[in-house]
Amino acid sequence: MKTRSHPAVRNHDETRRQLLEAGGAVFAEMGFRDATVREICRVAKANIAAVNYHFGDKDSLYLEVLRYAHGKALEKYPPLQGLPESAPPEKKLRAFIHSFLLRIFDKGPTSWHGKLISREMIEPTGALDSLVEERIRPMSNQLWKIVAGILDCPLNDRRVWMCSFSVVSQCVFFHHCRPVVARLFPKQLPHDPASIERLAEHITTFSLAAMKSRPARSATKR
Amino acid sequence: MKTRSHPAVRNHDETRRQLLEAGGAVFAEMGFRDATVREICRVAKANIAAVNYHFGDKDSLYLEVLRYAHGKALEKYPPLQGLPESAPPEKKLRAFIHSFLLRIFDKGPTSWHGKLISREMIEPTGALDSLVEERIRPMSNQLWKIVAGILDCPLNDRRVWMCSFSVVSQCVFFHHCRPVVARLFPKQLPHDPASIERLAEHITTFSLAAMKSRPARSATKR
DNA sequence: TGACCTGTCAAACAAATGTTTTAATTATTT
DNA sequence: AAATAATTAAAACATTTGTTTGACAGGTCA
Repeated sequence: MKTRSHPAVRNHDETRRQLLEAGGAVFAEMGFRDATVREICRVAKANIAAVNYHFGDKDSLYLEVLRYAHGKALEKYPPLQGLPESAPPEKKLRAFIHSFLLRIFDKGPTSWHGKLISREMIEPTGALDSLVEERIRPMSNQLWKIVAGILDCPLNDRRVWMCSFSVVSQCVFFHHCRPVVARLFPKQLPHDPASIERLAEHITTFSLAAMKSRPARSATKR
Repeated sequence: MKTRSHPAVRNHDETRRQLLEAGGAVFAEMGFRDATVREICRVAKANIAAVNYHFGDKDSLYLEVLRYAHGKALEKYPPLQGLPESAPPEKKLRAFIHSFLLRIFDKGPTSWHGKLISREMIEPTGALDSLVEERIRPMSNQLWKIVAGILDCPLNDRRVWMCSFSVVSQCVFFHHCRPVVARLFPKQLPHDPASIERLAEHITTFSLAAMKSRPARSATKR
């Protein structure tokens, strides 16, 4: 089996990649503490010592998994996907909300990306800092512009911040409260594209109605 | 035997209470898995065997801590803030939202109530099942009635579920996203009663405006 | 008082788990 | 082809941690 490039290196990278995939799945499902390297290696079909050999220790593997997941999610859902600059802000808002939900409810190999970030919220590691600056702040700015366009007021108006938060909070709700919602109303959890779109439609109309009512300007600016 | 308020029994209850308090603090700070029985007993100034003696095992202690915390928080901030049953639903909604936020942002000995529940969302333990049924579902039903009153439609209308979720999602947002919000907009995090009340006012008016606009009835009922 | 219950304590136990070690296998180079 | 480096594999190691055990102290009640 003479491979033209570097078989040893190829195996090295392949095992590494499988450990990243398995780590993502197991960390997302079990949490950092409950995820065992034995389980990760079992899923990755690798030896128990593989994690330490390739990543040093469990913590380093976790950091690498976060970067890996972040990269894959960005690749699948680029931040500016399907948002034409010339579109009216109402349409942009609908697209923003819908794509947000699609990311959250995404099935498949990138589905653990959201769960990993959720865990970072509760127990922030150093990775959250760069994650906020690189991924979350750009999206936040994007939403601010849309909301300011709908409210027809300057970006630094307090209502922009307030209403943006109201929109985002509805989007991330199922992100964080899925276990509770699943127990309270099992049938209400969106599961297919149609129900996700219905949910996006509700959040959009709910938020648009609230913003169109032009709430009184708060006393203090930000 | 006939245990009234004799020293032995008093010690029993006292140790038990201290274990609950210590458990709340340690579980909230470290999470269920990372919190060790040894640490809890150290904080409670009790012996290592105390947890097993008084609660059976670590899981049972955790469940009791959750009940204890939620009970204390509800006792301190009742959902309707003493509003009479006859009050208009708009006033009830405002009280519901405000007390919800007060519970979340509460400082002091009951402050870990919020963190505990946040962790349950991300990393559900067996305790979540009973917590949902005993504590959360009643509050959910309460909100449903309020929302149904505002929408002026039957309880099983799909819009009741949808709008209730929109309200709750705004309330729990800072619960879960605090680390991100703290990095994105450090100055926007509510910190005193005045800013909490302003936030409650925004959520209330935002949601009322959305609901008063009477969104079109969805095709399917629940 | 003396049997008896209850709660506390220190020590030990047993299981899980991250990590290391050492040998075997595979690939690359000379 | 032989030597060397790289990767994998199996077992052992060391630590943590929930739990149990058995002794002991304090109080109760016959």
